[in-house]
Amino acid sequence: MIERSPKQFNEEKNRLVSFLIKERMRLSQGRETVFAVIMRTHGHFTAEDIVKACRGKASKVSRATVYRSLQELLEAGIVRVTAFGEKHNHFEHTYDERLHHHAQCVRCHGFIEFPDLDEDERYRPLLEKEGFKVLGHEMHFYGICKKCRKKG
Amino acid sequence: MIERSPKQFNEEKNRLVSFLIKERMRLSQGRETVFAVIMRTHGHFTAEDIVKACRGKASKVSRATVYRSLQELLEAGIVRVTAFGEKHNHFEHTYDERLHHHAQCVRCHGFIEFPDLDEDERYRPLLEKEGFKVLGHEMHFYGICKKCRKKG
DNA sequence: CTATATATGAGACAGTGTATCAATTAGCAA
DNA sequence: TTGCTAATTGATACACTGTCTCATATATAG
Repeated sequence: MIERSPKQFNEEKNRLVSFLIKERMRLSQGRETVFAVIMRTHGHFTAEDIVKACRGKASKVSRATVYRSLQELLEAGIVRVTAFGEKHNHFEHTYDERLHHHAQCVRCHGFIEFPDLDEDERYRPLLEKEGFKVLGHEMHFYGICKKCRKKG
Repeated sequence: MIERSPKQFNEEKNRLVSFLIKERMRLSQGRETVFAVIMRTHGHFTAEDIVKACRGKASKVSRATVYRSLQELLEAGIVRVTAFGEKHNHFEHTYDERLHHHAQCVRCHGFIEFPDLDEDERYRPLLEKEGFKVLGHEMHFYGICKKCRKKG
C-alpha cells in the first residue's frame, strides 16, 4: 500500500485538528482511524470503500462513524465531493492533485476528468454575499461517454 | 394546476418524438403519460415526485417506467439533471428558465440558484475531443448555507 | 481522578434505483 | 383489418446507501 509522505500526512492532520478544536470536537479513535485510512487511499473513493477498508483494521470503526467522519473531513476541507449523480458519495483528496472537473455519463455514470480552466472565481462573491460558505466547486458536465455512444 | 403554453408543449413533444424516432423507440402510453406529467410540473422535481403524480392518473404508470422515461427525457434534452449529491435525481426543464447553477449545502443539501455567467464554452471542445457528447453542464459549488451556518 | 459532554457501535430503518420476466402493446406490412 | 414481431410494461424482489436511536464507552477539562 502506497503511503502519503509524512509531510503531507502531518499537514492534513494539522488541518483536521484545527478544525476539530474550532468546532469543539475531539480527536477520537474513530475519527483518527478514518483519517488514517483516507490518507492511504488514492483517487476517488466512496464512503463504502472506507467502511470496507476499516473492517480489517485492529481498531474497527462502524459504518455510522465512517459516514460521520467523512462529513467532517469534507467540512474540514481535507476531502472534496466529486462526480455527483450516481448513488451519491464520491470523494477525493483536496491536495496532491490539480483542481479538475468531471464530465459524467448519464448512462453508465462513469466520468472523465479534465483540468480546471480557472474561470470560476467570478461566482464566489455572488455566493458569499448570500451567506453561503463555499467549500469547493466543480464544473459538472453530463452527457454520453464514448463507450456508451458506441454501444448504441 | 398551471399548464405550459400549447406552443411550448408542442415544441417539447416534437423534440421527444424526434428523439424516439432516431432511437427506434415507440411513443408508448407510458412515455406519453410521463411526458404529460412532466410538462405540468414546474421547478425542480425528483423521480419520486413523478411516480406519485402518475398514480392518480387514469392511465397509471409504474415506478420502473417512470425511471426509464426520465432517463430518456434526459437524453432527449427535455429535462436536465441538477443539484446532485443528496439521494440523487433532481431534474428540471431545460427551457423556460435561464440557464443557472446551484450551490448546494453539504449539511442540509438545500441549494440556492444563481445565473450562468457564460464561461463554460471553453470546456466543451475539450470534452468533445474525448468522444464525450455533452448534454449539459452546471457549475456546482458546495459549501455551508446561511441557515446551517447559523445553527452552528 | 472525576465529572460530563462527546463519540461510538449495533442494528433497525427508509428511500432510491435496478433487475427480472411474463404479459401486453405499438408499429408495420400484407 | 389482421397478424407478426420487437419493444414496452408492471409487479415484484432486490441491493445499496445513508440515517437514526440509544445504551455504552471514552476523551478532555479541572
